[in-house]
Amino acid sequence: MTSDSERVNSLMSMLKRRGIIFPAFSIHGGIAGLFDYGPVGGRLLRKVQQQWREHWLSKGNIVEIDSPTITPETVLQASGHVSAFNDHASECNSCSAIFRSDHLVEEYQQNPDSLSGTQLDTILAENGISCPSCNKSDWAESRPMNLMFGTKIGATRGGRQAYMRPETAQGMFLTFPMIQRHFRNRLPYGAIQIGKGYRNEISPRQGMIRQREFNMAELEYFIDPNADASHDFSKWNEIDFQLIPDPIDGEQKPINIDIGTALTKNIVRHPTVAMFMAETFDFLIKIGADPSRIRFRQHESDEMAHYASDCWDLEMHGSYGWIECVGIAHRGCYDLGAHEEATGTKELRAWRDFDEPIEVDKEVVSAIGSVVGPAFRQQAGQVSQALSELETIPTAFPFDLDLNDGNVVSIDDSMVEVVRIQETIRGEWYLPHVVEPAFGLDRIIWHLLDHGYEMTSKEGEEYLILHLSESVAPYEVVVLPLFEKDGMGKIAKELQCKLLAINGIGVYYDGTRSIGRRYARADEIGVPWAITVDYESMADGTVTVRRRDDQSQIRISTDDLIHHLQSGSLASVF
RNA sequence: GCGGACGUGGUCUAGUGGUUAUGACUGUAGAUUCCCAAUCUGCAAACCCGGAUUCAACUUCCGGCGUCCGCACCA
Repeated sequence: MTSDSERVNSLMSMLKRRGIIFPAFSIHGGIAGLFDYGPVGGRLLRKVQQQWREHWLSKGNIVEIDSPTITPETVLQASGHVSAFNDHASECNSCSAIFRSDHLVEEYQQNPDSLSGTQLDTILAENGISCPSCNKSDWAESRPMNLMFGTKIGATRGGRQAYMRPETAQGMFLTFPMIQRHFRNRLPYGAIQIGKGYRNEISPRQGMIRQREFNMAELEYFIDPNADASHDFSKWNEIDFQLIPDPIDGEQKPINIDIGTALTKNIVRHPTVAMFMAETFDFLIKIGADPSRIRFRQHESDEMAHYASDCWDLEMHGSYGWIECVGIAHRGCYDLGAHEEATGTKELRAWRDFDEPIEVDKEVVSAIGSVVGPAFRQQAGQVSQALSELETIPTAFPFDLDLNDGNVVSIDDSMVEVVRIQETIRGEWYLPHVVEPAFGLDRIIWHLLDHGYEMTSKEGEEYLILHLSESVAPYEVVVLPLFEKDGMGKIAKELQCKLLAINGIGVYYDGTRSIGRRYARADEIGVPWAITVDYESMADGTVTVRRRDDQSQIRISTDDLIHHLQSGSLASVF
């Protein structure tokens, strides 16, 4: 039995040795939290991205966009990231422990997030808050710790403050008007984006799990909160998901339950969230994750971002324990609302028709601009506003009108007229709600590697096999000449070219060293199929096909081989 | 960021104030009709970076960077 840390070390060595993943900039000393995907790993990443993309685009009402990673500060102020990612830290002068300042003062202060550094220091001092670690009360000046990478837009002095995006999601919110036009204003619809996100972690640990620059894939699915959101869950009736619900009272206990029932019992609180949990599960199975090592954990109320009404983490189990790999959050109308408020735009709303049009026939008081204007000058706007908000038509003049700013003005009958309004209101503009599944691709890839990595032995020697699903394996096929002579090498290379012509198939050629060694190399990077050209091939055009997972072999004609690779049915010949 | 351990070919490692710096695996050129890391003969490939001490530093000291563990931070 190998321990988790031995397993991690062995896997990491293999990943470096075989050009899958390695620490970036290593010849310059390396930078923690940054990684390269190598010649083999790059293909793996692309294939996972492509599977993810196709999984969602095949739903029919989801489109893909691509946004800049450099993001102006105002955007991230609106989204809340500037304050959320600008936490202050206080260091204890006595024992050097560091804590988040807002956590320290939260008993004494309502909204510690919004405080400045000096305000936090004052509260710490005035209340004599003591260090949780050593109990002394001797704090150094709090320091901001911004988890976003800052930059400036503009090559010369000045320039506009900007950050590398901490998530791709803002791109979907900001392009919402374009997405809405594309779908002819009919919700629900969604947009996906695959790209890099950046977080300037204080201390990245655990290899690929916490990086400073990482591959994200996010989906924003826009829905009408008033519309029926029910989904058909019958497809998942037979699958029990492992759920760890929010502990209303005390302990969090895992339960196994199918997703439809979980929704009926209100464990999962929204049908669209449930639907995305199930779809996310399907995606991970499709790319080869071990279903028994996937679970969903619901955020506790105090852990949940303030705008989210239900939030589930999908966790995958591996050598680092249970790790969050996907977050599925119901974000309400928080994001669109925040950008609307910051910019005043009206473009972030969707239209919904009422079931029954509302007939309006009423009398209202309306200011006569040519009189009110000269009479009240700069107050005129407020006067008009207050008049239009009157609930009853005044009968006697002059009367006193309360303005919103507290002032009172006198209105006489020359200033107003009573207008009869007759109109039909057919619907309204509203802020769509959004459900967001957010995937950390590097974490998922790590777990595919971890789940698929088999350390076994062959004739007393260690033998490594990477059981990757064919849907993500970096290379589908390797072509091997039994020997590189008597024309076998030439035939094998010709076969490689033929196979490469098949859409979506990656094929490499390996002609060095013994055949067993070449099988071993292919097993180690997870190539599902090894094709060997031997003497018989030269005589009758057949080749042997070896299956990675059980090392069994069959012989078929190259025409059959090509046919099966085209239709993805090679497994059926075994 | 704090404390501890560590840093030698692609990978894993041995070791020393003066060495031609171990060994294994991998890779590679060739031999062997060779289907599961066989064997044989060659070849290539390393002391994290900077400073100090010293006639001489891969080795000692200091600083940096990185890795791992614990705390904290983060998800």
